Amino acid sequence: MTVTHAPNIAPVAALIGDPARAAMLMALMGGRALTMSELGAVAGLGKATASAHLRQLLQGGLITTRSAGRHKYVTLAGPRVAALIEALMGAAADLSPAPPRIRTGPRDPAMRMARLCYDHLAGARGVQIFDHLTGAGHLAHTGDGLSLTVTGTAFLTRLGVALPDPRPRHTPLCRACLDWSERTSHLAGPVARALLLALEGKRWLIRTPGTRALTVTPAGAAALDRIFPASPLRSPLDDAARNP
Amino acid sequence: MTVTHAPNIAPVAALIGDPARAAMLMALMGGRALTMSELGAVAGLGKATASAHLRQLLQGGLITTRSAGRHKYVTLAGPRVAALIEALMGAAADLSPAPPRIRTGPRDPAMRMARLCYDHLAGARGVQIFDHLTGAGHLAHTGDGLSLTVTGTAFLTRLGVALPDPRPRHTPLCRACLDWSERTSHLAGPVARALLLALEGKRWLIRTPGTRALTVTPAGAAALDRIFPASPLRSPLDDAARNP
DNA sequence: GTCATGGTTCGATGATGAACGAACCATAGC
DNA sequence: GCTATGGTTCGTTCATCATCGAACCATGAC
Repeated sequence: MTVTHAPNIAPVAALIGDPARAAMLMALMGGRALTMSELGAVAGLGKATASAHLRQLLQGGLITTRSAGRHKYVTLAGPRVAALIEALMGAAADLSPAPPRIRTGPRDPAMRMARLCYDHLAGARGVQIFDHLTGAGHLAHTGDGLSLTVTGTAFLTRLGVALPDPRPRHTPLCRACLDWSERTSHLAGPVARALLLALEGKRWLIRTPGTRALTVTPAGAAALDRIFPASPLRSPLDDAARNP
Repeated sequence: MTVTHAPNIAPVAALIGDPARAAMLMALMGGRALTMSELGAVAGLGKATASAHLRQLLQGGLITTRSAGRHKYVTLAGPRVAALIEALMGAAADLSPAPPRIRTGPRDPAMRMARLCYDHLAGARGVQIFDHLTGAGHLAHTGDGLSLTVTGTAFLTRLGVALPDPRPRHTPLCRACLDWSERTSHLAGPVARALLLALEGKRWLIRTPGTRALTVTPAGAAALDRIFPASPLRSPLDDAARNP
């Protein structure tokens, strides 16, 4: 019996399956556009090889490129690709047996706390925000994804977030992105991007050039805990689990 | 600069990147355990080759095997692997340009309507249920994933769902799984599995041997629409988008 | 104009790994 | 005991593809 028609996952997976290409994609998860030579450097390749890899990623639709002068800037093709990479990171973290047990310096906790996921906030802080928004009814599941409710729109506007134009779009304004370190969803999409920009503008989060990790300033930590407190709604099953 | 420590996604992706292995994994998405020869057949391989591929998948942690007599039964390693495959299907459906445009017979719509995703319900009906549960406050985001609320527990129990023991577990009872055809979340995890069994028990959904597609009986369609109506909560942004 | 630099293209080389046939092992049925 | 069948292991063959050096093109600086 032939298998019923379904998307061809093998080519995409194979594209990510090469260590060099995977390293490049991971580097692009920082959200910044990188030049071809920079990407070749992170993968430890010569120019020729890097160019070949990037051409494949481009043909596969995983990245986009923009030429500026004699430089060529590369970015991930979009949030959906970023979500896929995060999903893979989650699976890989589960499956690979021992290696992640090595202590990896003080930067790793920072990554778990707050980091860039392409163009939005991920990590414990990202999840905290997502949980608060849903718990407070600012975010609702609708037919085609997530959207802000009236109160959510007001809430974020009051916070100083420059919300994108809600006019009809092909891509939803809000999406859920699976957080690989926290194993839950955080907010993604244009709204999440705007939110991140606002938080950076207030100097609550600071981007560091070298890493995807974001540093949470003391003022930021206090503000986030005040503005996005843990949702009062807690599952009774969880409580039952604590005192059985 | 060396990349900050992060999970190694390349090996996992490479494992799925081979067409033969991808075909096997897709076949396993039906949730049933398949024998080695069956898997070899769906991929069109000889015994020797199939065996080699399965050994790799096993070492990679993507599948589990159980020996019964002279047969060896293969299943996906768990829900998290299934979620990864679904994520890949979603991305692949986006990226591959033309191919999915071919009309693919009457079974494809059925797949989009209701299908198995490893051990739970996916497709439009799965999303419908998920949306209703969240909209009605039966499902809440908590620190570590999703959980049933008090009303949710009562709701499902009243429906005849044999809910699993809520005692502390390493894996959450509810998870969100990204639906590749609907592009939104549907419910996954032990609770979703129990729910599917209940719906099958009522003969609202019927499993067909050859496919992952589930047939929704007329009685089932009526019952599902009555019990899991579309959430009354609809995003104001969506409304604004309709009459700008 | 010249020069340096970012990027692409072209072959050639080399290694990885997918595929198969054949021999082998183990279980089930007789 | 014998035989059929499901799976594994072993060598071999063959393609694919990552990698590199070198030549080449284009842009920017001078």
